[in-house]
Amino acid sequence: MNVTSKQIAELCGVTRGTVDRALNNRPGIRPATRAKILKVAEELGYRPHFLAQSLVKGHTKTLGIVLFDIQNQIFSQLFHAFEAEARKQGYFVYLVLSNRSKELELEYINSLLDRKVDGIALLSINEGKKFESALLKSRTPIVTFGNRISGPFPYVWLNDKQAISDAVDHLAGLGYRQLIYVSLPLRRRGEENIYVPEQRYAGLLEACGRNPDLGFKVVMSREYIAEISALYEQSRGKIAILCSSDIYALEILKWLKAQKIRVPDQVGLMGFDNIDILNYVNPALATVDYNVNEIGARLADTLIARIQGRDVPDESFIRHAIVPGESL
Amino acid sequence: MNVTSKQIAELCGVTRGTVDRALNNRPGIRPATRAKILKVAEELGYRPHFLAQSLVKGHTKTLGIVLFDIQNQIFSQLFHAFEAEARKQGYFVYLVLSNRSKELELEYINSLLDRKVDGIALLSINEGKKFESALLKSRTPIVTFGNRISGPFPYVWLNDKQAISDAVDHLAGLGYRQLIYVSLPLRRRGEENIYVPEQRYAGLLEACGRNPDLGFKVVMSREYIAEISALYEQSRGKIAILCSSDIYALEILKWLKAQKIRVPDQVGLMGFDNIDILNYVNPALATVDYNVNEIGARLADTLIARIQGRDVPDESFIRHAIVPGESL
DNA sequence: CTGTTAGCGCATTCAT
DNA sequence: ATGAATGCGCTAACAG
Repeated sequence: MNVTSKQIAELCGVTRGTVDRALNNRPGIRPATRAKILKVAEELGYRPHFLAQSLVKGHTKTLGIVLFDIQNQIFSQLFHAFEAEARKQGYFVYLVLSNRSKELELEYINSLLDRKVDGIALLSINEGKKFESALLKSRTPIVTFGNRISGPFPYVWLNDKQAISDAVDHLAGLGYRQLIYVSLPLRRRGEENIYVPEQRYAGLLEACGRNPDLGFKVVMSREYIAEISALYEQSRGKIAILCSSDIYALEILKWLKAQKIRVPDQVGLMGFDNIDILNYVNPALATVDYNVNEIGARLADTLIARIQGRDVPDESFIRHAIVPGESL
Repeated sequence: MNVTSKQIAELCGVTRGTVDRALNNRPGIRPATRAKILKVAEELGYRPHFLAQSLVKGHTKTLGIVLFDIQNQIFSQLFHAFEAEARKQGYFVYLVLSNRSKELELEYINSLLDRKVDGIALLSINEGKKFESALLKSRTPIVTFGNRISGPFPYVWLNDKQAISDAVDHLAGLGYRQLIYVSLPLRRRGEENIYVPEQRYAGLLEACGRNPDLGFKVVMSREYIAEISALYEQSRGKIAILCSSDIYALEILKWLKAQKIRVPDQVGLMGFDNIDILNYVNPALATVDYNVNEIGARLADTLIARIQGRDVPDESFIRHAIVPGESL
């Protein structure tokens, strides 16, 4: 086993109380004895026992963050930023990945709670009253992002509704009169937390209401390529395809290329997220950009503020911007 | 605070010893009392205090894994697989990212050690005797992957040397007579652990020795595009560019397209890793594939085996295979 | 079968 | 300025 404070005490001929005073430089100790103890501790490579220390102190200086996916570059980047900010403020981070499984997510949240993290940043698949009250019961500070839950949990993200709305306005301004909106299926409403796609959909409806000249169709099935294909066949005039994620846009672009349909000559294409991969794609994809690093950092900062009992805003939106690209 | 075993004891009119027997179903307890205690514990939503439990048991059922990057899809996938296997075997996982910083890596390893993880999977930037002896001193089981360190630490990865060697043979077999090999700079040798690129380079040399008809140049500078451009200008005959990572190949492909140099008509291009992004790239990139999920799973399995005191092989190589693609 | 006791390593209050 | 004692929550060995 490792060297303990008790051993140091014996070696120095004092008691553990005195050793503790030296190690945590608290008052009530002669400089000479402190120096001696510190020296011995240094030589022995003493490190306080984290578990014992946390047990008595009641906190772990550790944050948990639950994501459902890290393959998506947006999330890995967000995690990076979150972690960097947390570390800057002296916190260690536990990352867990739910893989979009409600059961797994619950299991992981419990694991984090068991490990007595001081706070949790949560992108949840779960939702609903019982879920929220379970979170509340833990008495652990929680900040949400992405999917919102309706409890008194602070929220840090971008304004999705406004962002899609802006994208539609951009398309309309470019002269497009027909729009296909491609999104994650919303049919799991009630089964799974789909706050983000709902917000984006709401933004679409709002903007299309403002632009009556712009006809629109919505594609939300898993076979969206086939649906788009059908819509494209029966369409007259130039259409724009707006995707709620760059990932969809890339798949569609691949299909368009295979069909020898030219972008943007024959079809306009726009994504969302501005992920790094876009650097390797021709033509440059129009998309919606936002500073995901800022989201990550602010998320950590907000969570730590809550842990320390400071007041934080209920919601905090990061700015977004349209990236014109060459695909429109 | 949360409900403790002491409270359950009082509520049931027994002592903590008895409660412990019921909770951990140990022998020496009447079925009736056990049932009662279990019922009360259930009702109160009792969860054992992880820190206290670990403190006395001496283990945490937790693994640590240190990576330098998770943006790279290879690593995020590896992490996924590692985590899944660990969870299957009852272990929780702490992930830390060193960002290729030796200091950060050391700090994180110490954080993991402080938190008393039962074992660590390590992709290290650090190397050398003092580093290894520090790891050894911790007495915590460690398994390495990717960058190897020379101590008695088991290694799970693919055979990089053989893989590049096979790739070169493939190129030679296709009739190429000129090769440019693009790799991470090796000049940091001695400063940083660069085991993987060194192995791949060794494979290149070996295979080129076997194929004397194949002339080759090596590009390792950060401005590899400029260098390749120069080499391309002064070349006669068709050249193949072999990259030690798909990432480089994608950058080069982007540049080739911009220069209107046709692939594979004018230049052959080959990557390494077979990352998912390749699905979105034309022409389909030739590359070297290996099952990274298998590496992750075997890594976890090997680490857990070591923790449990079982014997594990010193090194364990995952199979690789050439993916022909359309870029050659 | 169940109660008692001790101890994991550390922090902290009260004596001295 | 230092020592002694108590407790965090749990496990385990020993009594009875």
